Parts: sequence; structure tokens; C-alpha cells
Amino acid sequence: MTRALTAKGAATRQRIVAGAAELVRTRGADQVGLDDIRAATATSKSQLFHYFPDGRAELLRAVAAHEAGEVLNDQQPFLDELGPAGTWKAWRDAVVQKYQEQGIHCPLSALTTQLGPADPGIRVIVADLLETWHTRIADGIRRAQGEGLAEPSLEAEKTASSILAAIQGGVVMMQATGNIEFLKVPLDAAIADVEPVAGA
Amino acid sequence: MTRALTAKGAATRQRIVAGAAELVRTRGADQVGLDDIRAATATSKSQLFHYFPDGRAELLRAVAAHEAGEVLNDQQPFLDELGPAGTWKAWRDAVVQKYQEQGIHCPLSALTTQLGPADPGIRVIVADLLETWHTRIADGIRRAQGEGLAEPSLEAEKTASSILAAIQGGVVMMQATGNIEFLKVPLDAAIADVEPVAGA
DNA sequence: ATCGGACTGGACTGTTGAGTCCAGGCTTGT
DNA sequence: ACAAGCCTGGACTCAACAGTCCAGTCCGAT
Repeated sequence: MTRALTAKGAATRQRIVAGAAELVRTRGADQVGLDDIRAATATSKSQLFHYFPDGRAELLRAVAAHEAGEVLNDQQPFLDELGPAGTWKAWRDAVVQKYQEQGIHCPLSALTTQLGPADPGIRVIVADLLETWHTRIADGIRRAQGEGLAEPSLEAEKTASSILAAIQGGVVMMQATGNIEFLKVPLDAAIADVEPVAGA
Repeated sequence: MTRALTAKGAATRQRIVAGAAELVRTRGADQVGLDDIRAATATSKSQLFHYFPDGRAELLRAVAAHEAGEVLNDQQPFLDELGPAGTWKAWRDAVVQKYQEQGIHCPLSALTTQLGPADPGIRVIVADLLETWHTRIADGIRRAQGEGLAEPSLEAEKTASSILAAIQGGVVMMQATGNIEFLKVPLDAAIADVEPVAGA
């Protein structure tokens, strides 16, 4: 990374990334040009290239990293608690509500499918996110097992994969159909083994 | 649609769509220009606009429709059989193998996430596909119930949603991580209620 | 055979958008 | 105070690419 970054510079850089992320989220990566970002963040072309010498590609990688961080940040409090009865339901509700608010706009699928294939760097960021996310869920499952709230025979890693896939798949289907049930139903089914509370 | 289409014309049009679909699948929609399609299909600019007067957008809609048809075509034989013991496993294996071969390239997620947000016409195509797919799976679940191979209390529609979400989510995660286990495991878990055979 | 219309080739236009450049303003350490 | 160098503005270049245009060729019906 570039060293020598004053407080002002860091703030500007941050403003650019946040603004660009917002645009990418709502419009899709290929619908966002440097001029759009420039306008939305009250910056100039030279600033964009000052902070991201490799241009658009580097900026989008920063956006991906930013969005990946946000995904975990949003869920952090819930993920840490996962285990005891009720915590899974609370987390589920938070996830559902989040995507309901965002509507069509998913920071991840936008980046994965749009830029992932073309940019290995972004794929790595997404893969890291998924791995971390997966680990947190698996940890929660083990805690549930420790408290006798889930079958000891349950394989934490595999169950975590199912839960995570239910979310990813549910979001994809929700984006295409506009129906949030396609997220709720699979997610409820996936967590049924650790939180036997059906949500209608 | 354009009327008056001779056999030759129809063949050319078909060649364009198939060639464009191939490119979109492998490179991603935003990485495919009309000139690429022109070169790959041995056609000229004027032919593209002759068959798709609305240009790139119309051509991509045709590609989306084509790909959606392919997804169902590939699975048609398996979907029709779903119900009896062993049919779910066979279908699962076909799906897994298909995506293993395709690797990163999923015709659907490419179109949904890349073009869906910008083009409502494409979202409709994808939504229709998902609905049809969902219905076929639900039908299979009801047949399994009819033969006493699945719990009568199982809600076919909801279970079908879970299975479909497992596929969609599994594919997304596989694309990001390159690990096909993220498709196999959730899908096996999702069909466990109708085909209690674990695949490792 | 010949006329209308489907079909094709390829040059041309106009725009969009990434990346460059340089001149000047502002911060920071000494 | 005063350099060194971080920071900013905005005009400029250049390539890529969607879409246009027209001069044709080929096919089918009469």
C-alpha cells in the first residue's frame, strides 16, 4: 500500500471507497464509471488516481474489501452470540431484515458475479469472507452442541455450509423474483437442526 | 418479433445467439462486445442489427432466454423422473457434474447479477425459469409422497424452495471458492428429506 | 426473367469513459 | 520561515465500442 497518508488523505480515500461502494451496490459495477464516482464523492480524476494508482481495478478491489467488511460488521454482534436457544432466530431475523431493506442490492453477488471472473483479486476477497463467515457459523453450531441444544452427531462444518448456501441461494432467488420467501424458507429449514423453531 | 425469416436466416440468427451465449458464459456479459460476437459467429455488424434491431440489449435478452432453456433442457430427463428412490440422487449427480464441468461459468448467475438489475426483461426470464424449476421439483416431492417415500407432512413447495436455494447458493459459493463441496454438501442436506442417502 | 425483399459486408460516426499530465494549493516537520 | 512532498483541479488523449449507412448479393414467388 501507499505509505505517507495524512489524516486528510485517509479521509478522502475513505470517502471515495464508501461513495463508490454505494454506487456499485445500487447500480451494479458495470454501470459505475470513474466520472460517476468523481461526481458522487466531490473529488477529481487526479484524486482517484492518486489514491488508486492502478485505476478503476484497484478502486473496485478496495470497494470489494470494504463491502466484505460491512457484511461481517453488520452481523458481528449476532454471530458472536450464536449457540444458545433463540440466538439463531435473532440472527436469521437480522439477516432477513437486512436483505429486505437492501432489496435487489446485494454487495456480494454484485461483486462476485460481475467482477470475480475477471479479477482474481476480488475472488480472493469474497472467498475469504465466505470462509470467515462459515467459520463463525460452525463455531456457533459447536457452542450449541456444547450446551446440548444440538445433536452431537451433527457435523458443524457441513451444517454451516448448508446454512450459508441457503442464505446465498435465497438472496439470488429473491433478487430474481422479488419474493423474500425464497430467502426465509430455505434459511429456516437450514437452521432447523440447531434452532427447532419454525418461522412462517 | 420479426416475421419473414427464411430457413437460412433462422439458422444465422440461431448461430448468433448460440455463439453469443458461449461468450457470455465464459467471459461474463460485460466482457463481450458486438465485435467479439461478430468474430466468433462469422457474421457482420449489419447482420447483428438485422436480426436484433434493438441492438445489444435485445441480443442479450435472446441469449438469456436461450440459456434459461438450456438449463431446463439439461435436466429435463431427470426432472421428469423425480419421485422414486434413487431418482433424487441421480439428479443430484447430474447437477453436480454439470457445474463441475462448467467450473466458474454459470449461465444464470452471470445474467441475473450482471444484466438483471439493468434490464427488467431479463429478470422476468430468470424468474420464469426459477418458477418452472421450482414447480418441477415440487411435483417430484409430491410423487415421492404419493409413493410413501417422503413424509406426508412435508410441505412440497417449501422443500422445493430449500432444494433450489441450496443449488443456487452452492453454485455461488463454488464460484467464489472453487470448492465444489460447497455445492454437494448443501444439496445433499436439502434432499435428505426425500432421498435419505448421504453422499460423501 | 425479373422483381421485391430478405440477407450480407464493411466502412463510417459519435460517444463514452479510462487513464495522463501539469500547474498550483495545502500540511507537516524542522 | 520554508522546503518537501502530499493533495487537488481540470483539461487533454486515446481506444473501445454501440449503432448507422449504403452498396451490394442471394432467394423465392410470379
